[in-house]
Amino acid sequence: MKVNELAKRGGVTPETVRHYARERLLAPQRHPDNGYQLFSETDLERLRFIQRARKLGFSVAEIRDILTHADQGDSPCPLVRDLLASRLPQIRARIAELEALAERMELAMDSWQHMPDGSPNGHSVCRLIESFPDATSTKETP
Amino acid sequence: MKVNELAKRGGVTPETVRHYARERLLAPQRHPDNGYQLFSETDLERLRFIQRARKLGFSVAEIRDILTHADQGDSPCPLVRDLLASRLPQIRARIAELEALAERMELAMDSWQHMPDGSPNGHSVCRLIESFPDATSTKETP
DNA sequence: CTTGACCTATGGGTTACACACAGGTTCTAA
DNA sequence: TTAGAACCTGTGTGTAACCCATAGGTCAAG
Repeated sequence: MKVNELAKRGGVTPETVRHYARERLLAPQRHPDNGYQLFSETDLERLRFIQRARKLGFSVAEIRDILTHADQGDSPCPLVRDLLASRLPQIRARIAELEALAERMELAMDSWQHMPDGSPNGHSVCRLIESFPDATSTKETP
Repeated sequence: MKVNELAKRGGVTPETVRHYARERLLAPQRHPDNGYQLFSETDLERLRFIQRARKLGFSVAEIRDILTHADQGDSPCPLVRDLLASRLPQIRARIAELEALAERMELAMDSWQHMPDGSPNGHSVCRLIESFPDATSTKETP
């Protein structure tokens, strides 16, 4: 099957399929006459695998590693587990960051209800943001 | 003051300062002899404003708009409020996404405790990921 | 006067694609 | 049979917010 068909069956755009092929996550055969990429059912399974892995938070580069391992007959499972174990805390941290952000935003919206807009002068660009807690000291716990 | 000093006082890297200057969030004077960028105390306040706005989730381009408004004497507050109001639901959605991702990851880690690694064959690249719910149908509710 | 710390501008890298382009191929309907 | 649609190819560009490397100019101190 060609790019478009694989894309439709896999639920992605043709561009995404081409991208994966360029990145060597998929290695389609080539039609000898016209150079078209020809994908097999196995490639479809592979694409679905990629989708699942992406949904689990793996990067394209990581998935390439996993697939390369598997293609060489090694079990990639330990690698997969390690990647997942190291990624999870990062996700948690990102969630905490975003929740703090959302909280700041809501706090801002609330407190700005009761403030005048205030045209800016040399010292106050926009009171709404200026009235906010200081942003310095962000990376104090490395 | 020069780039390094502003960066230190503002708690960012010199590269970040240069980046903001390139993006015209900061408009330092130039030393007539050597072309060095010369920042004032007002620029430091401006940098701190930028930091706070970044922490509130504004993009660099948005902050440029806000500052441009302010520089022209217009109150940017309505703009700020609009941006915030439209950004907040996006943040919430992103949080939900990441929480779902974390949940999938934990679910995977848990269920993989009881599974063999499984060397790959033609049909199973890595049982760990293959055993996972299907990834198709992601954008069904536009 | 030389070192070392600073400055400049420019260009490339990061992520996971999306999009545009120019040109070749295949399918379909008139 | 042929025109046009619909597909294919590779290549290059853009996205966000910086980080890093490079080559070369500037400056204060010893």
